[in-house]
Amino acid sequence: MVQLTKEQKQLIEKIGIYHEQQGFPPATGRIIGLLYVSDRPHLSFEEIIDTLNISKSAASNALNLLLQMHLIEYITFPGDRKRYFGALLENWHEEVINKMDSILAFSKLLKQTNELRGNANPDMNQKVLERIEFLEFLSKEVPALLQKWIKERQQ
Amino acid sequence: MVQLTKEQKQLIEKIGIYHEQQGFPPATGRIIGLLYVSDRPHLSFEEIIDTLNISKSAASNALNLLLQMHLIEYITFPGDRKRYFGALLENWHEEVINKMDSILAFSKLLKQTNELRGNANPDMNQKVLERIEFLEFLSKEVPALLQKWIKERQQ
DNA sequence: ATTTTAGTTCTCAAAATTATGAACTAACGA
DNA sequence: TCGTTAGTTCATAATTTTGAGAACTAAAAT
Repeated sequence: MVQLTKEQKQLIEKIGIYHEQQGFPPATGRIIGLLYVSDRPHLSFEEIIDTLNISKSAASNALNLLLQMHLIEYITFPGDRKRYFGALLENWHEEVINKMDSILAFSKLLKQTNELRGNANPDMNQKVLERIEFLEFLSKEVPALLQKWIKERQQ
Repeated sequence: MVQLTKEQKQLIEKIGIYHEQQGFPPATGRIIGLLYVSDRPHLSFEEIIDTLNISKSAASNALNLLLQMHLIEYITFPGDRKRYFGALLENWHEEVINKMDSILAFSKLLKQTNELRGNANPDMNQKVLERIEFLEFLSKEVPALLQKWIKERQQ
């Protein structure tokens, strides 16, 4: 059971709400919040449920979801059956790439609208095309930006 | 009532699902889908509810949400009380900017986690800081990219 | 003045999501 | 072997979201 200050609790809720807006269930958002806010980098299953007052099943489902999305990791220690869960802070590369993939998937749908429309409305096709091209531009340039940033850091 | 082919109907559903994943209610996603797929650039309230088989209230709420988010617009004609709703295809600038704002808001929350942590875990603070800096970098560079793209287009 | 139209708002029901608590499992420990 | 621990899974309850249908409003049309 982790002892938290009022500020820490409030910040966990804010981080939770942000993640809810990104599509996560409330309990999942709070777990992420706790792992971000905690002084200790890794907390056990038990500590998480005791600290957040959530059920084992909610925690189990949330942790597995977060593991699957590579937003958290767990470590273990010899002679200790527990897993210790912590935020996976280095993996936002993947997040950015995924976001770009989703944008690219949408731009493919937009392409299909133009194809289906044929030349029934050339003006609309033109506007849609512009948007498609921007989305493709973004999907190309943002990963390039990522590389640029990594390179600048390395020096 | 708009007559749609099987392909058009399927594409509307796909665009609908994409928008559901972005947090919109199903009916709202379908309206966006219809307005993207339609040959005609603007459809009346009545045409929308007849074509999609949704209730007036669902349509009313969805259209107002989409208007408020600047994802659609409506036009009117003299001597015609109806509003004709159409996709607002030029406004993705705003979407990009909003997305960056939201990312920046999150990076502020991350900053707070570091502040609250003090020097209880310098290693974690360092990793969080790296992420903050990347998010800030992104929030600066993506709008710049947008400008670059606009400039290239204008020529 | 009354009716029609275009849409809004309200109430409520259906559906989907999320979380609980209990039962369960598999490994470990005594 | 029997109990304990660390979590998972299941049935179900609580909550939230979404949408339908009816009642309503305000402007326009007759």
